[in-house]
Amino acid sequence: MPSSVQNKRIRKSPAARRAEIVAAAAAVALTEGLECITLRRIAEELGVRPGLISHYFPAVEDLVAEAFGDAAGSELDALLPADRGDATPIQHLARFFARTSGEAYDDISRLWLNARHLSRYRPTLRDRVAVQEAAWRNRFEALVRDGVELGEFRTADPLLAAIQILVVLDGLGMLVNSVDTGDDPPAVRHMPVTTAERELGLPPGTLTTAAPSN
Amino acid sequence: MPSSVQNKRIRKSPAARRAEIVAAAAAVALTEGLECITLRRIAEELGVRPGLISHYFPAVEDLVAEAFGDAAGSELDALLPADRGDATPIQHLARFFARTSGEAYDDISRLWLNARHLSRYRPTLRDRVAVQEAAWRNRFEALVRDGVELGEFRTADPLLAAIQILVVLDGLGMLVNSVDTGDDPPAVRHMPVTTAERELGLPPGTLTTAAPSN
DNA sequence: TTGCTCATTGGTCGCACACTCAATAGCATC
DNA sequence: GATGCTATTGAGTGTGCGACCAATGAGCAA
Repeated sequence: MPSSVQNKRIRKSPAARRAEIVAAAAAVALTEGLECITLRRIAEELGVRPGLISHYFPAVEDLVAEAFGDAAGSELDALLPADRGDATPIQHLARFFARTSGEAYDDISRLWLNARHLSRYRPTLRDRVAVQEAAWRNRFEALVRDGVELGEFRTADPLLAAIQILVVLDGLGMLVNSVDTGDDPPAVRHMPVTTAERELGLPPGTLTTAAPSN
Repeated sequence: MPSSVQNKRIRKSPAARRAEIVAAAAAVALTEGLECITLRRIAEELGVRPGLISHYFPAVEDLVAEAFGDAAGSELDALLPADRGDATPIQHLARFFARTSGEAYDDISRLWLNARHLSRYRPTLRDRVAVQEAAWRNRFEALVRDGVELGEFRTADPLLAAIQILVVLDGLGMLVNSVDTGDDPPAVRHMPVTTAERELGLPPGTLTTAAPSN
């Protein structure tokens, strides 16, 4: 009787195998943390030998950076689609905050917290964090700019407004591993929304009541 | 000729040795990070054998938590002295922001970032972080409360205002390990001050121009 | 001076990690 | 069906970690 683990070799194209490895590493990064991305851990995840991971990523640090970039990039696309359909900027922003306020976003908060700390020791990851940070800020800025042009938002500096909102979001994200998660008063949990409404010249409540259709 | 390392035993009282160990660990935590607190590293720092550290801290995790508590507690005392002399709350707050805005505060930002991430895996540290977080919030709240009673500040909820300011400070602290540290626009770097002036009903500029005497 | 206590040492164990490389075998191609 | 390329394995190296413990000796008390 064959055991559940693969003892037969499965040979894949380098591109496919590499993508598979990055995907597995990204999943581990999201659920367990970037420091859990080890040769053994990822190899076990895919049913291959650790040496194979080394073959595709001679330095583990590169895989860690790649995994972070993959996870953060995917989340950004889900959060702020590059191609916004016909929904208004206000609706998109409301959707953004609905998602970032939910418990499902905790994994993303943990990932950013994780990556920002680990950047201290890993230059490759640090660079990748900078890339993703710029991507998030620019995507957010584009949304704000559209809103301004449509007359929905009012701000002199869309990028500055975007950064300020994201900084507040990061500040809350710092608390994600605390023992008393969720114990903070509602006013604290709503800080990102409050900040957005203030910086974008929106009446209070605009971003929490306007539920988008999609 | 005696080498520079101690080969002669020096026997100290448990209390003194323990304090020495915690101090060394706190120093390492501030300069290199909490994950650099290892038996070997701290022992070398003190010129003793690793076994001795184990003797005082059978589980390294306890030393890590203790080191964080020591470092964060000391910094809080320096930042917001429990016993404020005759300086006004505004002066103390201005001093607080002057210090937290300086580059010297980066190590503290790194420490909090480090601790908040590591809390994910280390329950003992998580508890200690919660204790320090409460201490920082309460100390800040006390300052705000005093300011309100003296008519300098205006807020309905001193603790809420304190938390909001600290959250923004944390948000900026997240960026401490970024490649482009300091590249952000002034308006971003001044977010904590701006937040404080807004939440405490102060005219803009109050906290950056009022230089305290001490 | 003697004896005792316990702070301190020195050595060891097991584990997990990244990284290396010659040998092997899947699979496309002819 | 044979051949060649290379993806994949298996086995190994060296490092650093926490934890453990019997032996030692510093310094105090009698």
